Amino acid sequence: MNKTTSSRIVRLLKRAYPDAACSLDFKSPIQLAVATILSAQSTDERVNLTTPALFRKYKTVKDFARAEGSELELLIKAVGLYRNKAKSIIEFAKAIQRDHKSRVPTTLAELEKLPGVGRKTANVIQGVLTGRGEGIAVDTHVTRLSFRLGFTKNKEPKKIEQDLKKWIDSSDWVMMSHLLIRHGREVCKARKPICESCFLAEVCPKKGVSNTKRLSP
DNA sequence: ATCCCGAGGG
DNA sequence: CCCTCTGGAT
Repeated sequence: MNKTTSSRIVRLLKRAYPDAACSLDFKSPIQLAVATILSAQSTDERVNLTTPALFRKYKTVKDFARAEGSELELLIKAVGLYRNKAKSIIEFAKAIQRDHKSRVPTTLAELEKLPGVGRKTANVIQGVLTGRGEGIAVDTHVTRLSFRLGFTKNKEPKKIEQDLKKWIDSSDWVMMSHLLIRHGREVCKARKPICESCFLAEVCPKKGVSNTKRLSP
């Protein structure tokens, strides 16, 4: 990778997806946080089908903190990993109530300390809430595209994030995640990437490689 | 069978 | 490092 190529990739992605943004539905910080926790190993689409009923029943941090586990599990069952997620959400809300006056914190360090919140989730919440990311959220799409486009040769999310930061302007960190995720869902898919109609093909080292097993890290 | 905006525990 | 948790779509 080099600065010229990375700038070009960012420019092309922005041109293709000028409206790229977090695709989770939310109206408050706690809703964003809960939706992001639910999105683990699930699709944003499925999360968005699940959250309306959930947010109708639980509105505030305190509502989630005093939620009944079994009741919460039932409401989020369709997103998968529901027992872990229900427990995470309740413990997450309790910690915010205890340590942050029932307000979702907006720094990466504070978010990462909360139960159920790892590096990726913390980056999403921090970036979307503030508009300026302290880091870059590395999910399965960002991992795959970073590898295919030549931003990284590492497979550890932490190292991938560092590699991306080297080439992307910090003002683009939040946008970059959304751009890569969007492109990953629509074109550079895990199984059958549509290289024939990809506007990044000219700068992509992996273009046209049909064996998708070798494309994924 | 594989994948989806992962985290926690061993 | 590895494993488990989980359901729905493809």
